[in-house]
Amino acid sequence: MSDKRLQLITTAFKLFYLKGVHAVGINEILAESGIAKKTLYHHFSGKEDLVSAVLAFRDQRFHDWLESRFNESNNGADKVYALFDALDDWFNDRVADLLPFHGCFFINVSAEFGDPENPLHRQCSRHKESIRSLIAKQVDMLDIDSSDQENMTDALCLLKEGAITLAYVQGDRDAAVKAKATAVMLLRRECA
Amino acid sequence: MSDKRLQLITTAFKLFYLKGVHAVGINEILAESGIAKKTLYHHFSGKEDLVSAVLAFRDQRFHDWLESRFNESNNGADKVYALFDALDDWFNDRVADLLPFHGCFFINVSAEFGDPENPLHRQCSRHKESIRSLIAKQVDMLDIDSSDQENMTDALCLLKEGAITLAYVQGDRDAAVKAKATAVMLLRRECA
DNA sequence: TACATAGTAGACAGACTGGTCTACTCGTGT
DNA sequence: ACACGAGTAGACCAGTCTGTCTACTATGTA
Repeated sequence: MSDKRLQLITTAFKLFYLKGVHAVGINEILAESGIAKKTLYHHFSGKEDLVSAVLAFRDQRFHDWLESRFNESNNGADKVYALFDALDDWFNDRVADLLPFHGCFFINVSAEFGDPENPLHRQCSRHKESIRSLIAKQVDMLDIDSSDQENMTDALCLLKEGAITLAYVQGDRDAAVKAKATAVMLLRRECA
Repeated sequence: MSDKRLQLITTAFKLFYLKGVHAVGINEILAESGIAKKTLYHHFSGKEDLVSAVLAFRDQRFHDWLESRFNESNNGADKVYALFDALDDWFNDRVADLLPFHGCFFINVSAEFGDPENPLHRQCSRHKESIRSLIAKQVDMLDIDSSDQENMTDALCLLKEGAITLAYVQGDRDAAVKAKATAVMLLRRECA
């Protein structure tokens, strides 16, 4: 990947994440990155193409980060708790790679491109699906009925999304702790 | 409230909810409603003022709807299930008052006005707080330890927000059913 | 040497933005 | 009889938006 291309993506992400896609113009990204307009249109066919590249970039970053957090954790229920501990670090700005917490970029972009058929909206949906798969892998390793595994994954995803929303809209930095407490109750029930 | 003023608010809401605030210009709202620009600026000091009025309008509509759903339901655990049954109706477009489901308007607006200090963002936060209070009232009536009531309210709010996000970003129309299943497990635990 | 590639700087086009303004109409209350 | 508030229609302003274009530079490779 070209140096300039990457620089455009990271700068665009920073601004989009902070202010929203529609609120940030091409020119602002160019001014901030110090890159010429022609170069941008050399690498991307238009703004939408750039947004798509930014989504792909963030998708990878986020996925890699969460996967590494799972890999670092002990087997068993700790794999599940690792999810909420990771979220807690994210919400409280202890993860440099993800930039200061400003909600979930994919939820935010979905809100701006509301039509479910919109390619950008669909890209956000695929990201959520890929994170769900990652969580499902951890649940598969738990000692619970395989018929309950699907339900457990659903519950964890619901708690995760709920925590992100509470943390962002209401500014509740303890949202991950609360979600973890609920997950603990669910797991105790399953393993009892 | 003036006739024209209300008409502007409902038209603006319809467009904002469908396409996002930034994606809809003043002129589009005027064309759609057939109202003159001067009239808009007679009733509102600017676009932001209109957005604020639209938020207040939706806040009331949503609150009243949910409250009536709670009032219609039986006492006890049914009060809690009523929340998820209501969400299920909303997600599947069985609530004419709320317009076809397009996510939570307040989450969407928060995403567009990301700065937590922004007055519109704060207004969204207050809406979530008011809905939480409504839910807390139902939880207070449950037969569980008062020390656990706070936690139960937190859990229900997490599941609610998670369901809305899943339903919107991923288009999962069964999100409310999944959230309800999780809530059932939590309640059984508490009342066991 | 010759040429393609990736880059800079920035003028420019055309459409659209929120918002102001003038000139006018109509109905109501005093 | 008349003033006033609410409304219409739409021209207009200054600024911003995405995207195109010209003219030029540096670099690496055949």
